[in-house]
Amino acid sequence: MIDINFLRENTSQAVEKLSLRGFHFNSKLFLELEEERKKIQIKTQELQEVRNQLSKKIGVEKSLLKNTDDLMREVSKTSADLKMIEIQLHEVQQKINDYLMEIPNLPHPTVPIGKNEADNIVIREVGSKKKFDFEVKDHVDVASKLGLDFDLGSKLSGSRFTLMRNQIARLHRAIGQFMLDVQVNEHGYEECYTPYLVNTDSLVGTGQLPKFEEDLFLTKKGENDLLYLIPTGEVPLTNIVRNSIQEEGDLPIKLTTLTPCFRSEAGSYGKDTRGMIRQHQFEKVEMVQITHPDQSYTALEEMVNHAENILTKLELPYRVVSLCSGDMGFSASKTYDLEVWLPSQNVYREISSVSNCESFQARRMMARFKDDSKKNKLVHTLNGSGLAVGRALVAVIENNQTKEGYINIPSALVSYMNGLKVIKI
RNA sequence: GGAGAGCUGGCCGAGUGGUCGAAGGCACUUCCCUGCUAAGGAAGCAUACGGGGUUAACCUGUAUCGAGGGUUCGAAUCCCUCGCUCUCCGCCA
Repeated sequence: MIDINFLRENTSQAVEKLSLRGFHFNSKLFLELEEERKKIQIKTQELQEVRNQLSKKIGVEKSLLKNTDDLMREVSKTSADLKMIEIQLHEVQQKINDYLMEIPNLPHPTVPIGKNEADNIVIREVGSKKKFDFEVKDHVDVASKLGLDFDLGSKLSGSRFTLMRNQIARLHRAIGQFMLDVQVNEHGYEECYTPYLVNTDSLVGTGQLPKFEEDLFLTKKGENDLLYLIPTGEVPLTNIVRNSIQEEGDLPIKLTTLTPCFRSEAGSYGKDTRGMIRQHQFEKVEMVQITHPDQSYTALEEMVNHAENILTKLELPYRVVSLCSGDMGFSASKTYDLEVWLPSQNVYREISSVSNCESFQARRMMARFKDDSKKNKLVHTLNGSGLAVGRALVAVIENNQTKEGYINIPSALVSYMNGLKVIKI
């Protein structure tokens, strides 16, 4: 949620900045609603004051055994008026709030301006692409013989589900464990185990709700007991600080977790249907930092490095991309994507996304800290993948395939594979 | 799943219809006193949103005692629904 004061005081600037993201901010409607809200709120509070004072007076008079019929009649009338206007106030506040919840974050000044993916800026390319002296296969062709089974995935659950067996399942687990270990042991994140089902408050906090419900899987325990499967570990990790006031000295809070992620992928029909690039269920190591507002952009760069370090250790070529204004997610002020090289398609594919949400999520969550002068201020929240396990598996398979159809295990993973160096049939 | 108890400010805890945003204590902050590993005294000390303001300090209003609804002139206090915690029983990895 954007600061409502910013929208009030810098309306034209807000319109302009939001249009960079392709969002039309209806400032006229907003200002009208605000005007109305203000009028009604002042009136409401006045009536409340009258009611409170008269009621207090009744108490005093009664204790003096005086007759209070006249007073009671008067308050009765005030209360009736109040009831009506309180309903109006709630309505207009609800309208304003509903609208605020749908407005995406403002892009940081350093974000490249653009409409879509094509306008993203490549910051750097790292690592050398392997030369193959045979025709490279994609991960489906390589790994199908080794335990990667899409048919069984769809037999059990439908399209966009995968079953892994044997050394492929082992490799998948190895990658996840390896990544989590690096984030915890080398980069200083606190390891967490989180719920995979979360309530609506949590999803509102990080920005998935109310606008993007169709992207989520919803579970049902009873009539009104709704829980959603997490689309990313960012949701439980970030919501740890929801409705809280941190000590300034405790910042930054650095958290990580390895979780499954569940996404309905509504609206991506026909996209990436082959292989395990786009699944309903995948694993991901998530990094989250809760920082002082002055530190969040330093932390953003740091987190990109933390994600890059994984790719370097896995000896995978990649590039860092700064997402343009039109391609960023709803909650982000600035986002870097890491894209890993996939030789079968001759392209870089997203494997990590690292974002600074500034105070956007913090405001929704009421996540604050006490500063020097004892004032409560909003924290900044950042999140990033470090990394997506499924896509890392794809990259490892494709970049390390051999002529014979084997997979060489990157040395960083050998110990996680119980010493195994090659996966053969 | 069954039975019972509870949920009050950072923490403990009082408060069963009126002057209660809430006694008292602990912790914390500032000051005073003392001079030594501690004690005594004074004041301050929840959050959000309005209004005023030299837009800072501050003054002022409203709301919030697990959440939401209701009764009432008036609700922390009474009623209803829900959530959570604890104890016992059952079941279970």
